Amino acid sequence: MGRKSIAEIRKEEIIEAFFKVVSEKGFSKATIREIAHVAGCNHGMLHHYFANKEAIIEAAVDYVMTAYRAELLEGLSHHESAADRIRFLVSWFCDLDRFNLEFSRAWMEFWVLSKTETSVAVALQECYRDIRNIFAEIIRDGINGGEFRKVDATVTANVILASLEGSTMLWVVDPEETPVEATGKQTEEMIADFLAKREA
Amino acid sequence: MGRKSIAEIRKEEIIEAFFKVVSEKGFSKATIREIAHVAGCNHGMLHHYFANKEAIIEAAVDYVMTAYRAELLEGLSHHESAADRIRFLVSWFCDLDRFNLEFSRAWMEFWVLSKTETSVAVALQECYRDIRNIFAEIIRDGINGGEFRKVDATVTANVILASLEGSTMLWVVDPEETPVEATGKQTEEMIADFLAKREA
Amino acid sequence: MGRKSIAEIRKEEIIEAFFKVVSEKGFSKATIREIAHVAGCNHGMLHHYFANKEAIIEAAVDYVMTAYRAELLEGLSHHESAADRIRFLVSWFCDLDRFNLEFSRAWMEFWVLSKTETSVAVALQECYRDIRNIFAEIIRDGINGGEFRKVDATVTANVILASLEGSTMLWVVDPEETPVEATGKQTEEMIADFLAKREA
Amino acid sequence: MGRKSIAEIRKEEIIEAFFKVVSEKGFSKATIREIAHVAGCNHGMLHHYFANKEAIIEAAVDYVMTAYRAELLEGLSHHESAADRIRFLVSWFCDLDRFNLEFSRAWMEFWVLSKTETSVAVALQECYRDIRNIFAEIIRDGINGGEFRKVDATVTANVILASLEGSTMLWVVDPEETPVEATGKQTEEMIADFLAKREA
DNA sequence: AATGAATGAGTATTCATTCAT
DNA sequence: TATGAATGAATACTCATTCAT
Repeated sequence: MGRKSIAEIRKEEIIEAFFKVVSEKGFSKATIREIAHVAGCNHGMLHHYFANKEAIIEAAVDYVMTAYRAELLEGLSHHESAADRIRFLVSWFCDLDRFNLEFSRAWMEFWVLSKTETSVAVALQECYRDIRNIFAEIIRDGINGGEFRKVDATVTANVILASLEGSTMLWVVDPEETPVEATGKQTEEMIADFLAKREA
Repeated sequence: MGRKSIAEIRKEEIIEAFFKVVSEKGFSKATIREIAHVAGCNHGMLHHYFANKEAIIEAAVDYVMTAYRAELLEGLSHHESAADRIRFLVSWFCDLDRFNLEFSRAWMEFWVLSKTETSVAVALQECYRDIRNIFAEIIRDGINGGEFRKVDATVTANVILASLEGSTMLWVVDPEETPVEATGKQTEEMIADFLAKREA
Repeated sequence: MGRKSIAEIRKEEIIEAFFKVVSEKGFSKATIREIAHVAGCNHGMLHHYFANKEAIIEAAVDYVMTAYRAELLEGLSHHESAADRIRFLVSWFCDLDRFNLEFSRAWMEFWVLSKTETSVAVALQECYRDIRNIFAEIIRDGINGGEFRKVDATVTANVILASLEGSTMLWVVDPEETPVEATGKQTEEMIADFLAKREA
Repeated sequence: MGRKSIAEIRKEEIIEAFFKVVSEKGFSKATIREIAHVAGCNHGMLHHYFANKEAIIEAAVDYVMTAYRAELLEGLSHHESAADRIRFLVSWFCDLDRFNLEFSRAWMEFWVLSKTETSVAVALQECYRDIRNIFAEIIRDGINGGEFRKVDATVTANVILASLEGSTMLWVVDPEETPVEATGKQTEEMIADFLAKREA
């Protein structure tokens, strides 16, 4: 049975509340009482389910990163060729709807949080390494399959990831000014160009 | 220009102390007392020069962004052709030494701070618009001068800025894992490729 | 006598757990949850058997003092002459093994507790009066039987009790520094001397 | 100049307030806010002068023990012969006025506190060792001077200390029931008897 | 009988800010 | 100017107690 216990439900509610507060008001405003309020429960409850604030942070970061990675892999599974997969990746990162705004805001908070919370730093680094590896593997596949020219897979993966994360971040800072669709398209084009085989 | 008043000197010292504390320990640790301590003065003094903490933040953000922009423009003034200028921009952003690590850390704190402090948000947006415009102007020059192919200058400026800011950020999050020099070179190459005129 | 009910058994388990926690970690650490954990039951159960924490304290203090008194009387029953009985008392108090360390620690906690919990204060006073009376009776017997010289029985009982309780306490505070066996022997000697008939 | 700074005055006030609260209501009631209230200042002030509660405890324990020792030594300086000095010690310990009741209550709290606060444990042990040594020295002087019979000075010091501390403690627990003057006199007599030279 | 979810009062500590000297 | 004493709001965390299941 997939029935969740009350404890599991509550924990998820709390994590989601934490995530919501962080993305809407920033981590500095994410007090235990505010999280509890948003989760619709008493602040004492939070300490019933999580030993301390750090534990909530860890659980939330874990929750988000797992979801992030899972969604990415799920999307990739629908694409075959290396070029298709790269194109999907770019469009996925650049598909910046309201949900992603919330998500990205919280993500940025985690960057900063990683300076003081080692567990966040570790999770973030692992997550990026993971994504980098996924990117690099696709690039290697593309090179081996003759779709891409011979580039350094790891470095190129990093360059692509940087472009995408940078796009997201600029958009978060100033959604109005950033022509998100055009930027996405052009980033896709730039990356495709860079990877494409060139005439001798 | 006249001599700086003592008050101005003190203000600058305080701003620099603020910046130092933020970059080293994060904004959450940047208490009035800590800033005063680093600035070598009494915490009561801070309120003599700045009405409240928010005023310090505003001044510091303003100070940093002005310096950032000035340094960028100064560097650009030594380069003539559009291609050279773009190349300089990329190398300038990717010249990630110890100073830049500190700088970038503080910069990331400002991103996050912009969620709660409107003044920071405004300053950050203005700063990015400014840089985007500088980039776009160079691109337009390059197009007009026949160095670059005809791309949308604004969008491309954004794409380039995103690549560069993304690189910096990934490096800050995990300096060890990010092959910073290789990434810089390849980013430069990718952007140059993208802007270069193509054979018909 | 009939069998003990389950409720009585549970109550005793809880009391013993309370006593154990107090002697090992101190009263300040004796939370309801900790007591329940040591007693091997749910903390909600404690409130099923005891109305509140105060009730547990009262019951525990009562339990301990009853046991203390019973053991003392049992030991005394094996001795006949007043001098023997006094000697037994001293050795009993000074037989400071590991169990007594635990016991004495908890006892000291009760002293302190008696300041805030009237019931503990009353129990402690009753207990000491009881012991004082036992001592005084023996002394009176000794005087009447010609074993001891004519001293004020009540005052002397108090002096002896003070010596013994003081010894215990010093030993609890600094077990390493207190030469417990020698101290016990010498205390015994001092008291015996004091009570002994003197040559005219 | 013996002028005390405001900081020193405040610190002393706080320590005295702490001591007062502990002796009147027990350590468990000695909250930062209560101490501040008794000291007549804001609770934030306490953290201005003492880093944390532990620091207050340490300072208070140190303060009390230093005063205790100083008063003891001062009193001893007015007495010459070993027998006189011992007599003074006993009378000093047994001079149980209102001040001593407060003092002794707090002292008992420290015993219990020493289980959880290492610094208190250390201070208490050092204090007792100190007093024991003072006692032992007097006894040794008495033996050498031919006033006392040859006893083990250390052990006897411990026995005497135990008698005195035990008397105090019983009096604290039940001031009404303990005939304090008579007990003191008899304790003095018992100890004098024990130390006195005996006829061969 | 037994569990653990839920509540709310209480505790140490931090920190921006004010103000007397 | 400059110092640091003083204030009070805010914050994470603890714990006895209640109550639904």
